[in-house]
Amino acid sequence: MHIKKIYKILLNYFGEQGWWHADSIFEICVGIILVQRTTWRNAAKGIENLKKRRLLKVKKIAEISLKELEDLLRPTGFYRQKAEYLKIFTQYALEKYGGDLEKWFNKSAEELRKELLRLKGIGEETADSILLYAAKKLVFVVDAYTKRILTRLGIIKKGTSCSEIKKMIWRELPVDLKTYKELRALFVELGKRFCKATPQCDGCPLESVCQKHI
DNA sequence: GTCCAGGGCCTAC
DNA sequence: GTAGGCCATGGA
Repeated sequence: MHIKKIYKILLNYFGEQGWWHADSIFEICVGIILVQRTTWRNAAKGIENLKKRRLLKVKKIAEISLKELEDLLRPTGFYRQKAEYLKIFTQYALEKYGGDLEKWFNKSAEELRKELLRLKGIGEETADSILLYAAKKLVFVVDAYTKRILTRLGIIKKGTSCSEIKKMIWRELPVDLKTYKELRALFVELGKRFCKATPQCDGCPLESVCQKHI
């Protein structure tokens, strides 16, 4: 079973996901950081809290007190870390690029990735997510769901590294931004509905091609 | 009450 | 380089 076929099945089943229709690049970055290890529903509460207070700007976040930011992010879980992460991200963007994310992201994917990974709170997945959804770089995002799904489908072995998976996707899928954004979103959707830690295969669109339940 | 969600950091081996 | 503990709210 090829990735291309799986993509078609998922797109047909779930429809287009259209993730990250946000008001700004910065909002996308904030969303990506806030959704770490939680649901979008909870992350969105944090975004809403910031919007209500008109704080969804690089400079604003960089300058408000940590305590205030923590309180606004409480519904997102792990709010102390996330507040610190947003502080670090915004202060870096402000000092080095005057808060202009367009300017910051206008460099090669490799350079930007290295730069993002140096910031506390931005690991591999968050960096790749920012690269794809905010900086519009052609990078596939490998998350826990992607690994679990591909493992259960028998496409990768358990323990395959993120970079190996990315190379595999790169080989098998026609490379365009929209497809990468959609596929990642579709994997998450499939994961939430059917491919949880304990499989819930009843009605899964990939049930007929899934080989094992590891 | 229990389990887990669109990770990452830190520490110990 | 990787396995395990930790972070914390909210929904099922």
